[in-house]
Amino acid sequence: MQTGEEMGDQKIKNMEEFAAVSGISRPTISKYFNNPESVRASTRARIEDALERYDYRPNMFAMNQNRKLTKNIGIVVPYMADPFFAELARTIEQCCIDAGYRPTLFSAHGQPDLEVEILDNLRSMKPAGVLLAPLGRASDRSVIEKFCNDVPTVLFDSVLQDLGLAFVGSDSTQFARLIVDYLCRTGEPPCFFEMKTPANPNANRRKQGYLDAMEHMGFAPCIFQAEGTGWDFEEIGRREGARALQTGQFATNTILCSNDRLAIGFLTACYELGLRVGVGEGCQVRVAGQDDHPFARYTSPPLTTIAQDYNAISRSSAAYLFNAINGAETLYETQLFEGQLVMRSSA
Amino acid sequence: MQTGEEMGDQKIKNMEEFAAVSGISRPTISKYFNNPESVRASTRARIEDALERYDYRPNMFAMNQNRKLTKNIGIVVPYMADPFFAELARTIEQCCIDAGYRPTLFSAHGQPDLEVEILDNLRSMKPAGVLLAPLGRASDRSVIEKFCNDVPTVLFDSVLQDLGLAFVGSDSTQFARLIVDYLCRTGEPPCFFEMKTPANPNANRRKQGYLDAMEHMGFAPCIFQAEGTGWDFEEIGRREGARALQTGQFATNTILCSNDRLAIGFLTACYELGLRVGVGEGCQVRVAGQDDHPFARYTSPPLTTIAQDYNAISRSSAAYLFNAINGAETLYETQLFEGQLVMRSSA
DNA sequence: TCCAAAACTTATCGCGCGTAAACTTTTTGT
DNA sequence: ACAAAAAGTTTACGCGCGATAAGTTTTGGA
Repeated sequence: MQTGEEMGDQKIKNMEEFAAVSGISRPTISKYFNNPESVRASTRARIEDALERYDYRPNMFAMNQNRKLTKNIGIVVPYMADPFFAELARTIEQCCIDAGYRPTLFSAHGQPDLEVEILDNLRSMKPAGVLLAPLGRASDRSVIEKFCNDVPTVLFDSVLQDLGLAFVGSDSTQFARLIVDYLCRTGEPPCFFEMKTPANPNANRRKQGYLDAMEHMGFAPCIFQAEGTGWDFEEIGRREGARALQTGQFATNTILCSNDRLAIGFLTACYELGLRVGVGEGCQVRVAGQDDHPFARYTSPPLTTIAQDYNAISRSSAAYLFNAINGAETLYETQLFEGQLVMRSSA
Repeated sequence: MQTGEEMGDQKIKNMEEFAAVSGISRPTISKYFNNPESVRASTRARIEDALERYDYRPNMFAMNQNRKLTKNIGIVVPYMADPFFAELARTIEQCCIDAGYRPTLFSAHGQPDLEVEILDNLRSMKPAGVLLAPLGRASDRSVIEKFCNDVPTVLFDSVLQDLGLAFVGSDSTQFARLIVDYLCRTGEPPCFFEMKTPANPNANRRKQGYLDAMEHMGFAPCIFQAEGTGWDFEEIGRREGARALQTGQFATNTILCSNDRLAIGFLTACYELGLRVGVGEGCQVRVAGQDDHPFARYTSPPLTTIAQDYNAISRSSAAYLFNAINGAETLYETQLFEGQLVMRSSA
């Protein structure tokens, strides 16, 4: 006898039928699926009992059609092929599930028009809320602004000033101060390696943090700006890093990269030019990054960097959105988490 | 005058109203949205004209409720934080959009129970089809089998024998032959570094390919199996790589890793043990991987590997699914693409 | 024990669109 | 120019569930 899980094996096609076999009225069943806590414990038990015997699931489309507010939540990241965002998305996704929501993942793949299209599609999903890490400078601000007016949206990672309910990210200024301070204390003061036209607005704050920290330490800053656009940061770091090294653009032996992905490319450039990176004897260059990218631990040498607080950012932005959804009237808020120095052997 | 895009600015709330303002009957409008090609060109023009003036979008939920077949397509990968899968997913996503479908992305994040839940949720989405890269050994075969019986599903990357409409992946045996042949011709024959209990069934074929190739070349094989489970391959490669190196498990100076992520960790182990990797003078170890992981280009030294044909796998699996959806009665088919040797400086 | 509040039931409507049938108009090919 | 084919129109129904109102039962506190 392999004809199914249990006795009651006739297919339940709708809530009406499920109400019949479970001995509860349809409106109560409906209430249960909307929020299991909203029905009496004994009723809940009876429903869940029937649920095990008959495995019925309400029709998603019919369910959301008339609901003013769905349980859908959109998670949008600018570039999923960056494990940093994949990891962030994973954590947020889990937060949503734990809170009883249905998250859906989107990636703009670095393309502004795709970001616009995603928001467009998201609209028709009637989401209860959206957690959005925008592309940054490339984003179409007016589109996002309109979207934020229609849908409760919390921005994370990359800020678009005054858009959305809140912004949750890292304290880029503190990041730069922390790593600059460390580098200065342990060797030559760092030069700064960044993109000339960075995708992410955090980059500007990181540069400013670098400048401030250097001034505070009493050193002259030295910045090299890499040419190139797009999201292929490693390649830009490698190509432009090589160019900078070959043309002697760095005043000291220490290079602080604006982010880990640039640093990863920069390390490749160093290798290809035969420069030994690290702090041990025989090493010619020190390299540091920012973010604690998932792969930073596995470069050669492992990359010294400032760790973003993935968990805090994920949880905080999700929590903020849930609060707003549940009616908490809150003012626009910016929440920045501090980074932590991760000392490895590259600097 | 900043009150909107055009004259006709009253909000269109449903297809009825849009039919009115566009001067076309509702059933025809419905047909148009189902498939724009299905209406006369002149009618299409009138609809699209009205579409620009009034920006109406049909209600997604009402739309899919009664449709026998939606335009939804599910894309499921085992581990999104692996850029390899992120890249694969991105390409497939684009294929779906280009073909007029609505793809939705899911990641099992390495967790079998999540994979089951995803398939469960996917069901209620009434997808026209699903492109599934299963977890592999950790997958619940019976669950996936049931799912495949209900929903047109094409498996990719990781095969579950005879499940789904088709399997599209890489020719793991050819991969191993290619790289073993190269390594033998250019230096000492390779030892094989793999996981004892690999997540991905391709791993077994890669090992077999290694054994066959070694026998064919007339060399004695040497295999080290790393302990550890899960999807944190880099860490396993680093930890177990170090253990293997320290206890002298390798008969030659050349190590072929079962995949690039293991190799990336292995390179870190080599660095931490002070072993120089590469082919130049002074190098003590050669290391090679398989997959051409997006980061393989940026390790130090850059990793010699066998490149998977991302584009071919994506396009082919998507194309196969579309064919099946459109009614082509096809037999189960396995399509394997060959890899290409990517020579970099690690071996 | 009794009564009000809370929870459930019954009945009914509507959401926005897919779909089908029967009829009318436009487009083809010769 | 004419008939057949193709496309569009009218009308009508149903999908599965959310939501509400009015009536009935259960619960819990004094």
